[in-house]
Amino acid sequence: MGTVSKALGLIDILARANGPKGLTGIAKAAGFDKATARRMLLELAANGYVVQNSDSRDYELGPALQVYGKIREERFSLLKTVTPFVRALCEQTGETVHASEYSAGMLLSICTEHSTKPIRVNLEPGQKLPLHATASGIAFLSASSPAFIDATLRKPLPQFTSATLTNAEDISKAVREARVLGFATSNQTLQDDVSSVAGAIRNQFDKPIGTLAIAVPTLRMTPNSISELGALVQKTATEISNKLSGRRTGLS
Amino acid sequence: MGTVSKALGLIDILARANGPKGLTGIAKAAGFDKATARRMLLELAANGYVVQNSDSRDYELGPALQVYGKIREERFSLLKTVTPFVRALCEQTGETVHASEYSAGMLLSICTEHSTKPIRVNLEPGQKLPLHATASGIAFLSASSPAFIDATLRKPLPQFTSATLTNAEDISKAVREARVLGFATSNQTLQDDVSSVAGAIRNQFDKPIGTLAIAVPTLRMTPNSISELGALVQKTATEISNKLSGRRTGLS
DNA sequence: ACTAATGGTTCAATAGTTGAAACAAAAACT
DNA sequence: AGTTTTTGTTTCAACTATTGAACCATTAGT
Repeated sequence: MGTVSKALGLIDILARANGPKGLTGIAKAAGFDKATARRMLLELAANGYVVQNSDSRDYELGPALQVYGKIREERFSLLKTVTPFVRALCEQTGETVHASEYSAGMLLSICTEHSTKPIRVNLEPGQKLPLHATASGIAFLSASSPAFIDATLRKPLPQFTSATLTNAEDISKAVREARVLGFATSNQTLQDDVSSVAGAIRNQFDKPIGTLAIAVPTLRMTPNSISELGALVQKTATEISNKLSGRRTGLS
Repeated sequence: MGTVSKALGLIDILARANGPKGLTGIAKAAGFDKATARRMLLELAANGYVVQNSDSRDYELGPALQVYGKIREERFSLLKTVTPFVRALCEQTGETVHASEYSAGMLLSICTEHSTKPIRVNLEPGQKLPLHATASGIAFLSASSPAFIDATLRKPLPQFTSATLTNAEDISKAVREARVLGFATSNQTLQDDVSSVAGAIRNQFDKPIGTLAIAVPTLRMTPNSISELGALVQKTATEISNKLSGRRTGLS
């Protein structure tokens, strides 16, 4: 891993922390030496990606992230488009809903809305979802080219739980099933006690660019709710895809 | 300059370009070798800060910027707070209005709204404003501690135009004047033919954190409009400061 | 089919990175 | 107030990632 990735990892640490963090804490969380962490933080700070409080000397996320994030948002409106749908679907189903965007071999969670039920699935934007071990991933693959699926399944397929599919053939089968159904399901493949249904979001060329998913505590997942929620994500994901393509939809 | 800064510079290049850019173009713009630019871009891409189009092989800003930008926005609401004020002030005055946030010895432009007049000042979010050569900078200094002002004026003070003040004493004087007036003015100190008025935005501890500025083509800047626009930025900057402190204001 | 331009790869020389150690400055004790 | 502990900062020799010229592969243009 190069220096740049290490430095960017510090940003991720600051994002996951809730609030400012001191040098020692950051270095410990990243597994770097204090001196190393500091040099990186100063460089990030010089570019506005991180801000150091002049009193407490703690570090926090910087304004550059907002500036560039906003620019990206204007050019590529997936996040903006998806947010109201995620909110609505969360309200409608009462379950945690999240959208992800494909990036660098993974699905990056870009928008989450949490269930209000006492027991709920919790996940935050920035969470990285592996393609082979999530409903989102299977849904994404089910909308991808055979070449892409092949390439993905040839890479290492790490095991996260006892239910994770790590065999290319098993995953292929799940992908085919998802293609038939129109949505993908997962049962504790990434985390214990979490089940999901997910649909692919496509661009105007019908290529998948991300996913929409509903994540439910497995104890609430019945065959009935799978087909019900599955139909809902599929429908909503299609609506989002249509909106991205500039096509008219039932909703606005 | 370290490797991290160089890589982050590539993000800035992509942000300034309007649309995707190829490897050669990026390397040329950054002044790096192709191999260097590519290795950095791949590393940025692996972290979601950049996305490579699989067909055209062009690079674009990535979703991580949006994700982390959004997180920062929830923790520190200057951008969110300031945006409606910038819009309103632009509409009211018909001139280009922008807000900036202090970061790493400069003011980083975080929000801009352009005049609709045929001749107007153009600047984009991400623009870096030096403290000593902009109305924003003088306004910021006028709200800063003497120690901070001293430290700033001891650093190199580059000359941008023939009107740039590069003498610590001259800048000190401008700062004192701004403190008396309640707003700062600049006349072609950073760019020819651009004049500005600016006021400081303060946090709940009265410390300056950014600025609000109106940028006008010098040909439209009369003594009258200076005092008029100056009074407006000052008033609006105070309103923003109050809102950030949670205090009630006339507007909502 | 040829040329030009762009993306991608390689590798030895180089320059930036690393982390232990020592130091300074705050906090957190007694 | 004095002592200990923690945290931030600086330094520097060993090391390792970075660099860029040269080369290859691929695509776009004529």
